[in-house]
Amino acid sequence: MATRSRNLIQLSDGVCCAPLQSSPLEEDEAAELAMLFAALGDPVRLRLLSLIAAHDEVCSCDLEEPLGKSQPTVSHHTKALADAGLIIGEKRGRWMFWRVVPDRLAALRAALG
Amino acid sequence: MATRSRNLIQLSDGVCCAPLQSSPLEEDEAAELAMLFAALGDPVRLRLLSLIAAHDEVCSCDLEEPLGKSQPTVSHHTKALADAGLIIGEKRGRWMFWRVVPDRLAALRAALG
DNA sequence: CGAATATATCGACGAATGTCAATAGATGGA
DNA sequence: TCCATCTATTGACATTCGTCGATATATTCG
Repeated sequence: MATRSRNLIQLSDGVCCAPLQSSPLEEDEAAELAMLFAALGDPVRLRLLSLIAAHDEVCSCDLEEPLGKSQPTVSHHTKALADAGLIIGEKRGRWMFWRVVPDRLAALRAALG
Repeated sequence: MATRSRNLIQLSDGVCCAPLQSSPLEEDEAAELAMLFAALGDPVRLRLLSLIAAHDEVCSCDLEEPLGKSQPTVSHHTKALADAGLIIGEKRGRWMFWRVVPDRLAALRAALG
């Protein structure tokens, strides 16, 4: 019943996707969604995301130790999640503080049905 | 407020994960979840999944053409999704019919918050 | 049985990915 | 200004991944 033009899930740049069940994804919609799921498809990034989500705001400097990864690796993963729009960073002084973007997680949830 | 022992999301083999926001993921929980998200992190697999989800049941033979991929590639992706428990297959005669596993999608949705 | 068809597996290939050491860039304090 | 510190980038490496042709396996039909 839901047509392609109803219950659309808003993703970053451009309109994207009804829930998976309602109709087959177009190629560009699938590419957009896949990029987001791929960002969650790594255990280090998932733990990183949950560390940020558990608090309101987390500094990059407080992520290396709980993740057990080097500073460049942490930076690599925060960049990946930020590129996906799942977290957003704010630089204050020498420190980089990260927050989750709840709408983005909600959009993924919606895409799953 | 939610402790680790409440609102747990049941994944395949073993207990797994409260929602991302409630507490940082353990390594094994993150590995389990990441495997699932990685399965969704490919545009071909997402389109494949949405093709199956849009109908009740889809034969492998009806996937090659809409996906524009070779038969081995389609088989590769159905196997990946099946290994992740997101679809389940039933062989009838020469044909393999695939259905989505709604609980599995619901579990992922729950893990996102 | 033998031919035809649907699916799975194998092998190979290029591309993408996760990791870290080394280095560069930015910021604040002495 | 100079140094210490936090973050980002670069380069290199091994590993994984997506893809397809070729082949193997399974099943139905004559």
